[in-house]
Parts: sequence; C-alpha cells; structure tokens
Amino acid sequence: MPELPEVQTTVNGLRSRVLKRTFVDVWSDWEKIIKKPKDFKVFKKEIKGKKIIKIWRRAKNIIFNLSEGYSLLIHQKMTGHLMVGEWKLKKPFGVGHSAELSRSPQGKWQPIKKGPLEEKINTFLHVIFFLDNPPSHKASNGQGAKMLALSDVRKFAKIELWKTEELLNSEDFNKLGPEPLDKSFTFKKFKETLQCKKSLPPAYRQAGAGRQGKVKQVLMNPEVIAGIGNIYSNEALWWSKINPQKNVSELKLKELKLLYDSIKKVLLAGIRLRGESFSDYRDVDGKKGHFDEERKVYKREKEKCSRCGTVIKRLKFGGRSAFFCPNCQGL
DNA sequence: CGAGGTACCTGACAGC
DNA sequence: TGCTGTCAGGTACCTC
Repeated sequence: MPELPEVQTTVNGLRSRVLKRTFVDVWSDWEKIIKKPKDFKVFKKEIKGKKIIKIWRRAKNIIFNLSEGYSLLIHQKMTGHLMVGEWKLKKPFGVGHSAELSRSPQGKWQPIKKGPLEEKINTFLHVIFFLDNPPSHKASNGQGAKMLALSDVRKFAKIELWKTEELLNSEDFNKLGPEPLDKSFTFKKFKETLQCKKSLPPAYRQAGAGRQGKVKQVLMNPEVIAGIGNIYSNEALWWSKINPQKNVSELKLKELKLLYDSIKKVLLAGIRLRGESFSDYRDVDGKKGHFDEERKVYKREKEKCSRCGTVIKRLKFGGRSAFFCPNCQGL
C-alpha cells in the first residue's frame, strides 16, 4: 500500500492512540495474514498480555516493541491499513461503543456469522486486536478506543510476532536499504548506494544496486533505499528531470544530486500532507491525506505536464507503470 | 548475478 | 446488463 509517507503518518497516529496499551486478545477471519508464528492459536496466546512500549517504522514496516522482549511487525503491502476504533462486540469480549468502521474507503458492510463483532462488519477487516483500557483519559479523538484493526481488500498484508533480538538480527530486516530521511543518509551514502561501492554491506551489493538497472526500478528496490514505491519514485524523477528508463550508471553527478534532493523533497511533502489518498489509503482515524495537491505525474497519463505542457506518458516496465514527461524527462 | 515472470487476492473500470 | 481483460500503493520467490 502505502509508501514511506503513508506508513509514517500511520505510525504517528498509532503513537498517540495505542502506545502503552496492552493486547488482551486478537481475532481474525483470514489467519494467513499472520505469518509468524504460523499457528494463529500460538500467535494469540503469545501476544496476550504484551504491552506496547514503542512504535516505529523501518522501510514500510510498522514495528511495535512489546514488553517481555517481543516485537510485532506489520507490513500493509498494497491495500492494507490500520485503524483505531471501537465496534460493537458480542460476549465474551464485553461491550464496545457504536460501530464506526465505514471509515474504510472500501467499506462494505455485511452481516457476519462468526467472530466477536455483533451483526455487521466491514468485510475487509481481517484482523482485530483488542486493547486494554487507556491509561487515564478517554477522549473523543479515539485515544481511548479499544481496538486496533487491519483492513485489507487484497489480503497481502503480513503480521509477524518476533523476539525483538531475533527480528533485529534477521536477514530480512538487515538487508533493507538506508532510510532516506535519516541524517545518516548523506549524499555520499546515496551515491555509494546507487553506484554500489564495495564499502557497503554485502546485502546492498547483492541487491544489484547501482549496476545496470533502470533508475526507477533501482529506486523502488527496498534493498537499495527503504520506503520508496511507485508513486514517490515517479514524482522524484519528475522533479529531477530524469527519465525513469535511464540506467543508474549513466547518471551524472549533477543528476544524482538533484535526485537525492528530490527524493527527500517528495517524501517530506508526503509526510507534511499526511500521505496520498486518491486511492484507498487512510490514516488511523480514516481521514484522507492531501498529497494529491502535489502530485505531478503519477496517474496523470494524457494530462499536461505542469512545467512544460507536454502530455504525460505512461510506460510499463518491471511490471509497474512509469509516468513521466517525455519533454522535461527526455532520455 | 540479473532480468523477468509469478504468486499472493479482490475490486474498479474500460471496452465490447 | 454482463462478460472479459487490465490495472492497482509491495515484495518474496522461482526460472532462465
């Protein structure tokens, strides 16, 4: 789903809503979303009683550090999104407040026969975590809400429960590329990452960073730079006036610098505007983001480039659509 | 090793 | 209206 700005917006929302709360139970109608441990019963048993100590983001993963040395990892993939709220419950889960899940853009309400919710449920809600009472205040902004839910039309999202140490030392976690908004992500590091200097950890080299790839595909590779997907790669390339098909090895120093600045610029704009929402991303309260106002090329095929008026083109490669201005971003 | 395809899923929309 | 094909924010895995 969401790319870095959307995931960051979600994390920010979660921090003010569910930090310091304790998981008391979990329900799911699509247990395959829980990848670790694979047995849902085991997952349920292990997460009960764990308190949320810290919430942060690495690439597009949301990580909840829990008590007793555990960590919950959630990746929303294409269409997943997390929501905090309350829905009417059957026994033995106690009584919640009025149902309010139509906030999900795909909101399709259907009667259900199984699960803890009364009568109706948004059919795209596949996992619901039940939280204990809030520490003190119970506010209208959802701070005291008792549930954290994952809605996902396509069911691609994944949820994993790890021992924190094990997660931090895992190969999957360590092969992720640098965080583009970190202070440590300097221009020098960006250049090295794309050009794949030997000083980089093996994982970056294995990712094929900076060799013969088309610049757009390289930017989207999570092992090269974390958090950039189809939208923001298209946008950053437009700002840098670089053709998405250009091979990274052909980029001149000036272009690399422009690209580096543009990546930061579009990601920061994305965060400031709370993400994009022309499709189905919403924040934890179900509100839309406003990146649309800043969107220059993504999904604007056949419209005019706001810089030069040339008609924007779409090309498909690497299984994804690239949108660009054939004039400003000529090869 | 790299490029490319497939798999995981469902819904929206265009065209006939 | 209804059928068919294409497309969708991601990433892991497989084959050639």
